Amino acid sequence: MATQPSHPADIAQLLGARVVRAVEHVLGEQITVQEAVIREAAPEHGADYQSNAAMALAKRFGQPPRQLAEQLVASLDVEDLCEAPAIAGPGFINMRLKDSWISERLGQLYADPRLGVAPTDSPARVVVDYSSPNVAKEMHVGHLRSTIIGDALVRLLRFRGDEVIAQNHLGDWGTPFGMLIEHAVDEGLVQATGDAAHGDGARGDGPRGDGAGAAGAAGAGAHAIDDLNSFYRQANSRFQADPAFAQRARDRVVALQDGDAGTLALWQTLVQESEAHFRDAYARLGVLLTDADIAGESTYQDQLADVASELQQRGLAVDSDGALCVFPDGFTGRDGEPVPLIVRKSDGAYGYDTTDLAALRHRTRDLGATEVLYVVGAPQRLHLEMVFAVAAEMGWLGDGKQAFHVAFGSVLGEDHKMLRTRSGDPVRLSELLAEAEDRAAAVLAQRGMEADAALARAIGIGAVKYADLASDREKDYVFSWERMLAFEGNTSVYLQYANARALSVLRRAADEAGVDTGIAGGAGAGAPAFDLREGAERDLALALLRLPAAIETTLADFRPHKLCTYLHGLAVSYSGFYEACPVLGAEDGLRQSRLGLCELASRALVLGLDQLGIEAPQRLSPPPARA
RNA sequence: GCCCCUGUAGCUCAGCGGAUAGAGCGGUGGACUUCUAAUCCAUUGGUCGCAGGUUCGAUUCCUGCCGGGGGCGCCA
Repeated sequence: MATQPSHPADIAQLLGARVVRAVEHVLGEQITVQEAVIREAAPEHGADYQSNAAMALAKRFGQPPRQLAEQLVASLDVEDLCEAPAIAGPGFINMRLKDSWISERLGQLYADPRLGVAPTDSPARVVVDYSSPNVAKEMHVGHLRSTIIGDALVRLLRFRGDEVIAQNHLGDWGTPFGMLIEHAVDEGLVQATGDAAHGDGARGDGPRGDGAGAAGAAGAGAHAIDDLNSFYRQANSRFQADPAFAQRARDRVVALQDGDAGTLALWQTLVQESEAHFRDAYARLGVLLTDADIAGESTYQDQLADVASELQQRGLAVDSDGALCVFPDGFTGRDGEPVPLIVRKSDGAYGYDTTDLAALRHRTRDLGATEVLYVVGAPQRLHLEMVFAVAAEMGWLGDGKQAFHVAFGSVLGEDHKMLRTRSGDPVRLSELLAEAEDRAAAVLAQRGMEADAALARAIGIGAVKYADLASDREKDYVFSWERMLAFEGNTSVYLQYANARALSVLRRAADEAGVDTGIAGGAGAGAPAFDLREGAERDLALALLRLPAAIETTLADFRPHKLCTYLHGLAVSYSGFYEACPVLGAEDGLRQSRLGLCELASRALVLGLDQLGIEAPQRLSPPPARA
């Protein structure tokens, strides 16, 4: 079936296969491509790739490594790809790709809308659980990372060819809704329909992000509450201070969980109000999530009892202090005691442990997911591992179905503490994004660009997203406007600028030559003969050929910063090329080649940024005055 | 107490078991008659927390300690 591979394999794979063959020839031993240890070489060694296989194999076969390296080189068939391989140091095999080969590959990329990134030949059905804000709370920085990282992963997975089911696991159920509903009723924001029942009880209330005292959001239709922060706080302080109110709130929780129609209607109002708020935030962020992706905690309510009984039937769930618990193996807590997942609390209510189990069961059993990604903060690691462990015992995972916690660290202020406002509240997402746009607009104005809201948005939102994606997700990251909006360094603005410069060259070329330059958008247009006479041209070309590998390693462990690092390197290569290689003034053939490089660089940057959910504006500066 | 994450240049961060550990910022010195100088070039700056171990080779893997963050039964 692979007669005409429209998407050539990764270079390292290609070279690895050759080394494997050489090893087989010399040692009569079948090694894997991994064991060929192909690495990108540092430029000062005069090589593009190196194989470090000889040292390890020498050990295994009791031969001097250099001697083995020489034998391997002697039977290494890479003439079509590389110059003659060289041996260095203890036995590194250095390989430098032939310019002619690079040029040829570049031609293939040029004709390929995917720039060499092959779609997977075994698409998976992947559920991605991300964003997951809380109903009746305004979104804040705590939700930023999950939303941004999750969105990037969804884009990357879809581009790779997987079937992605986004799941926005809203925190739309639980104890706080009693007080929120009662407060809304008292404020006349919603119309009380039904009386609350009595009793007490609690429900899971569960977001993914940290739920620490955020903004409240409620209000009915036209009476939308504008400051939902204080709404939530008011409700909460009344709950603390006013026993009568607290009792009504508790009753309301029971009514809610019992499915009281009037209470549900009030709850529904709160949910809808919040969803409108989320929609705004997602639109502003340019995130793919839609209402269709919403599957909040409430959607699993009617499955919880069934989950509990299924766990009991398997003998996993046992009574402990009146609560129904599962104690998965290998999890011990404070006093060496096993840590439970609480399936049903002693008061009979279900919490988020059960909700998460139900959600996971639904995802693999009903949605048919083979992979479930949880883009959830690192503090929930233990919880999720326990959920996964129980799910595995129940057969909801395993046998080709797996879950993965895409954990991420916190957003810190420049004081290295959790990012907060002066008053100690979490920073509201809406304010943060507004500031991003304002600062971007200021920067643009400084550069003589006319005020353009769309452009400011592309720059500002892009900067926020890129800053979040560019460092290893597992670590906390320090939020700094100054750094993220800088024009130098590993920032989105730098990448956007590199692209804008490339497009500017292409635009001029098109202007000068009418339309027959064969570039600028040229899907399907014939590739030029790439001329790599300058080192900067070769560097750029090589960087372009490495895009598929960058995307692959990014998805291997779901770390978008790897794609960022690659893109930054690509932009640096382009800048070097731009500096060293005049395009428009070059003689004909060379000019075509360089225009082709500009086009490929732009396409690669745009494609990469698009996978990250970041826009790539056509221009970032006013057209230069022309003499 | 136990578990997880983390500690790389003054600051913010990359670094896939391999060759003199890399960027950006900052400092210093250069480059705009020429395709966007929001750029580029040069230079300064690191006992990769500490101590052991495995290995031909360790910033990378293992163990212990130290520092920072987080988690550990009816909140989510």
